[in-house]
Amino acid sequence: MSSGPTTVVPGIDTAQASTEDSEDSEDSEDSEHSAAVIATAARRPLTERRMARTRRELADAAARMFVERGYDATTVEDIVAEVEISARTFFRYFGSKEEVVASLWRYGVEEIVAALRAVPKERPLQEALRAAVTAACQHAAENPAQTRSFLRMVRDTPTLRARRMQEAIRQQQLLAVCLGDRLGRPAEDLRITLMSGALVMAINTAFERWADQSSTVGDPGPAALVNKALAELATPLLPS
Amino acid sequence: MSSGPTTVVPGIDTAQASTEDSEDSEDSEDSEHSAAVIATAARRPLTERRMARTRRELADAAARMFVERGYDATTVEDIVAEVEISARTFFRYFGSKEEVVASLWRYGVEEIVAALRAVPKERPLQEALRAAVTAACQHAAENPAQTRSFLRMVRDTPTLRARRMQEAIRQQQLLAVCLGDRLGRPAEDLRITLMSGALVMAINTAFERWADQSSTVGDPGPAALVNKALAELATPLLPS
DNA sequence: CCGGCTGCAGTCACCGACTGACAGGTGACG
DNA sequence: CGTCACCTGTCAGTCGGTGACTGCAGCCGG
Repeated sequence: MSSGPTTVVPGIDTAQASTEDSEDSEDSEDSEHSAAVIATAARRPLTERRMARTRRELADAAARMFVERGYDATTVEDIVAEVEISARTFFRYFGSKEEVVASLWRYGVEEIVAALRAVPKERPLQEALRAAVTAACQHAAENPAQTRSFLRMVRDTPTLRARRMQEAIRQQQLLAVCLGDRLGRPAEDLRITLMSGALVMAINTAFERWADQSSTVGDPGPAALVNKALAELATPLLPS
Repeated sequence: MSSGPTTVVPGIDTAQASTEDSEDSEDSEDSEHSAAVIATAARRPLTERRMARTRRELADAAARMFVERGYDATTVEDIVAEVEISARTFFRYFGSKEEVVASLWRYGVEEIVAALRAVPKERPLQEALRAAVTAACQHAAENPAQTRSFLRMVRDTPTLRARRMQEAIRQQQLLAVCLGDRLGRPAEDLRITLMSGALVMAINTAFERWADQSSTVGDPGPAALVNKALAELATPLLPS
């Protein structure tokens, strides 16, 4: 069990150079850290590599220890001891202990939004969603055991559950922009807001249920559950 | 501004003796505190009164200071200094700083669930919901300024927003039981879960939008917005 | 090749939230 | 009135998180 594979949990890891936003300031309060870290990319290649490696090692060690002993039972001190850096430096890479976990989430809604943008606007929404969902669930479907244990840990840790909900708000806003764009309405439109909220909720519900299933045999993967939930949203949720 | 009225924000305050659950153990991790506090009710009237008063004073002072200077800028030390008790005792009344805020929320979904139970099952769901919504929004409609500033503070404080979402899960589960009961399905039914989730989201969205409005003139109250959101849920959120 | 400049990393000191343990005081009740 | 229960304050300690200062490694100009 001490054989060191690579990443324990899905994540971005080193794929951070993709986003080409000139300035990703905006609202969220934790972007400053990752922004400050990746802002210096491209030059100082050696330092850059070392930092990326440290960040990956931290996330990796944290993910493993969190799943093994639990989130609350793992202190920042424990994590940095394993990677042999100081606690102060940990907080230069991650704005908080929670943010390590948040950095490992990028599957789910966020992926769906990305995939949705890739589908041309002319295609029907339902079809575009199905395609996006399938793409976004790929990683979870390929590593079911690891993803499940990770999701269960989040579910059983109040702090992380709260943080996850916070992400859900962000995700909803992202999705609202995307949907508004596609449907030719402002993102603040009440209907767009409710659609986004319902979608995020449905997707998260589906993932939660999938994580609860015992992974015995015929596991259809999370995509099947997500699609089932989406089908429900295609019918009125309340009687008229 | 130093004239001391009673409560600054809605809340349960002293109306805690209503719940007659013999044992409200269950899952939630913060119930232990309030449970321990109200468990000794009915006997020891003098001590009981004093404790209830202290609790009210704490919640009251906290609510006022939170709205005035902000949640993060208000330390527990500040709060207890005003009420002249020790910080340790504060944590005997409230499991955490957040819980003070949580104890002031009880309007909104929680009230709607209660009102929904009061409507006979035979009435159509949509009508029952409208009645419940109207009842639950009463307090907010009567104290719009205070409720707005409170909601805005929650919105602007990441910690509290996260906590609020956590409450939303609880509310969704409550609502799921209620709806499942009314529609003759198990609470774990996917459709029931999604309905509850969508309802909670819609209600919270409506309250959020209401809080964002400037309270200048013709304020129709939160109920109008909630009903508008509910009407949207009566149509399919996704195209089939 | 060297001396600055930039900027990451370590150390120290500190704060705020929260908890366990113990001691003191006051109300409840026989 | 004495005893018990239990609420409360004090103290010490843990953990997450931050600011300030220092040291050191890279990269640059001369």
